[in-house]
Amino acid sequence: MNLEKRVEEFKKKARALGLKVTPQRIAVYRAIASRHDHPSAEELYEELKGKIEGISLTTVYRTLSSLETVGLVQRVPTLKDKVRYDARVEPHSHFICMKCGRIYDIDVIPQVNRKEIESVGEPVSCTAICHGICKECRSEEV
Amino acid sequence: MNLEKRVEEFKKKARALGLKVTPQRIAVYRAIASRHDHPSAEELYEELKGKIEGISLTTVYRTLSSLETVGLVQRVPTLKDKVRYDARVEPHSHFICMKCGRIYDIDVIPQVNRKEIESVGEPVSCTAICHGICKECRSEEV
DNA sequence: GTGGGTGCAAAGACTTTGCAAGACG
DNA sequence: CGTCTTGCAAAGTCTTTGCACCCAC
Repeated sequence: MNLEKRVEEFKKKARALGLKVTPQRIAVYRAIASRHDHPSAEELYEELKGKIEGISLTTVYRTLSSLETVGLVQRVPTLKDKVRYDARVEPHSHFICMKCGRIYDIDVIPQVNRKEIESVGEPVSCTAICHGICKECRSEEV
Repeated sequence: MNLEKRVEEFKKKARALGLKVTPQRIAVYRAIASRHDHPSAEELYEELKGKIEGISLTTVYRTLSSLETVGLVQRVPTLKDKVRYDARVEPHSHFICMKCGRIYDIDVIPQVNRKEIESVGEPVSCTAICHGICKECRSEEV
């Protein structure tokens, strides 16, 4: 789906969920939805501060937190101590490059042995994380 | 394998890898290896500070970092901004309880569509994260 | 209009670092 | 004994919060 359509849908859903649709929230959502690299709050702020007047790092943090609460964005599981976000909220998985740290989406839902999980609890969703070397880094290694 | 055997093996490996085997490092490793809840540095420190004289939070952080570098412990992927560690370094997956936040080990390696991953890069390892409600929380819900 | 949203600055949580003293090999 | 490790305190990084002002509904 193209970006502007997703932004329009975002406005509708946000309003329906009781969130006010402010220019800052639109900007944050558009920024995160247009990227596939799962940016942190800081990175989104860096991208926006030139383009959008009246945006602060605090607002980016608060917007991400609000959107996460209502399920319009998701956190990405990582090993690092910085929180990263993803505007794709439907099930999918991630590939983390061990060299450059970039995180890629992969359209995969892991198949796991149900019995093993149920010995621990009742699963709601499963996602995979693959570590490896991405194509870009591989080609630089020549 | 029982705990003391793992600790002995740890000493051997650590020495072989060029790390000095200090009482603090042994204590940190024993603590993390004896638990299955993937503690953070702070939690390990809380456990140790009563029992071990001469242990500081700084040392716990530095120990975890050193052990991670040589592959004797691993970070656990999480959505939160606190780093958690695991003394199980062979491939396995995790179950995160959406209610209490506890993280459980599950002996599963996800089966994923290889083709989909290879469009992004060359995978080295894959792990799954399942979110759900653990048995303990489920039984409290009555 | 009003309740939620925003910016700023300050505080809070988690982690790393500099330095002098100490201990493993 | 030399080098790596430790503890303390201070600094650094990432994130949240208090408060006064503002704007979407």
